[in-house]
Amino acid sequence: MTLRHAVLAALLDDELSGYQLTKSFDVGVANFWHALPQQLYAELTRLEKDGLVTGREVVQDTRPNKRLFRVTEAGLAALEEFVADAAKPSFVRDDLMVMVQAADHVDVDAVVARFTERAAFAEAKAELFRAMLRKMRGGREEGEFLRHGERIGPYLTCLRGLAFEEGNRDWCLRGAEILRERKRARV
Amino acid sequence: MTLRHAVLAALLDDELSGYQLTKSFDVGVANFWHALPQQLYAELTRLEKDGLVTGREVVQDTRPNKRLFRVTEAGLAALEEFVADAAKPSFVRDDLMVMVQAADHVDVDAVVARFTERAAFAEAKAELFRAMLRKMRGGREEGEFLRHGERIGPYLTCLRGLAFEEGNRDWCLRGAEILRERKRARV
DNA sequence: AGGCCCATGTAATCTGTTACATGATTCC
DNA sequence: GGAATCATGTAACAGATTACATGGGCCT
Repeated sequence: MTLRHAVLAALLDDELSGYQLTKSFDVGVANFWHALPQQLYAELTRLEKDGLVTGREVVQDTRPNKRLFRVTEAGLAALEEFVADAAKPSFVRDDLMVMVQAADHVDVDAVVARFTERAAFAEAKAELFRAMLRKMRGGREEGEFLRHGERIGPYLTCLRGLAFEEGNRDWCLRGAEILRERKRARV
Repeated sequence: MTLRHAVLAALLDDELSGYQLTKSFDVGVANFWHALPQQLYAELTRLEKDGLVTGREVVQDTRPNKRLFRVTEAGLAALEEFVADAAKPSFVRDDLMVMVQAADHVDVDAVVARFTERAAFAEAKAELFRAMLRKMRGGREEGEFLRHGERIGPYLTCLRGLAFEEGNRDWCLRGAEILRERKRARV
């Protein structure tokens, strides 16, 4: 039941369409939750039925019509209830972890290749987060923004995303280097 | 289809029973994949049916009998195929991220409480990882172990787990501090 | 002419979670 | 005496992924 709350949280700042939501919940961009378009459209329908969001039709001539959603009072109350209970323990689902766990029993070059791909992906996502953070800060210094910025929730989640991806990148580069060195030593 | 490979990877070093697997895939301990007992028992049945693992019955008098599983040649081949393809992008599922995203619109004290809980949990898990790493290293220095240790896959995944939890802890402590300070400033 | 973007879904399947069940032994 | 550990599952439900569907406008 977290997708509901993730959608509500995403709609706090702006009215968004289902399509716009699919963009920010996309794997390559998502900074606080990931979901597929089908999930989001279905969840919006449910949220509206339950009165936690309201949608309004926006007629467009050059583009297909769209529905913009915003959070209702009941929606805000649902978020309030959500933060009142302890968060479930987080966990990472990552194929790469499984591959690395098996690293000594499978083709080393393959694992190095996976490390290298992931390092690049992580750095790309990190750069994206850095840009998002710059944009949210505007001209301000980070300390200043954290103290007095009007909206820091998204900034904090973005900081965590950045640290996570930088951690990923460093781990991948180090892992690849270690495996390569061991291979050289063994030959 | 990653649970299969996670189970195979877990069985690379030792023969394990389903019950032992449930211990290492438990939320509080899992360092490279998480799964519930029911999933594991079901997966073991499927893996055995597909010939990727073999089980042997061990009769115990003081404890219920158990079945110990090990990876077959076909199982190893399945892992080899697995690492040959690009890993799916990783993502984190974390309720706390959703809560923090909404931080400016909900009760601040609740979010601070969630941060504090998580910081403690993260530090506990980090300490657990540190102990696992020490145990794997034996007496050796880390650099030495990484160069010449016989089995470094689990060490590398554990390093990632440690860095992740330390990152979590730091982020939570910082986030809690920021929210507290902002509250003080506003009053 | 072909492909991507906008915009919204349905249907089938796969994966994960919650609830329940059993029963002896060991620890406090 | 009660809780935790060992040891293995079944059944029902919730959540996520894959595949498919539609159709005009814009860009190259």
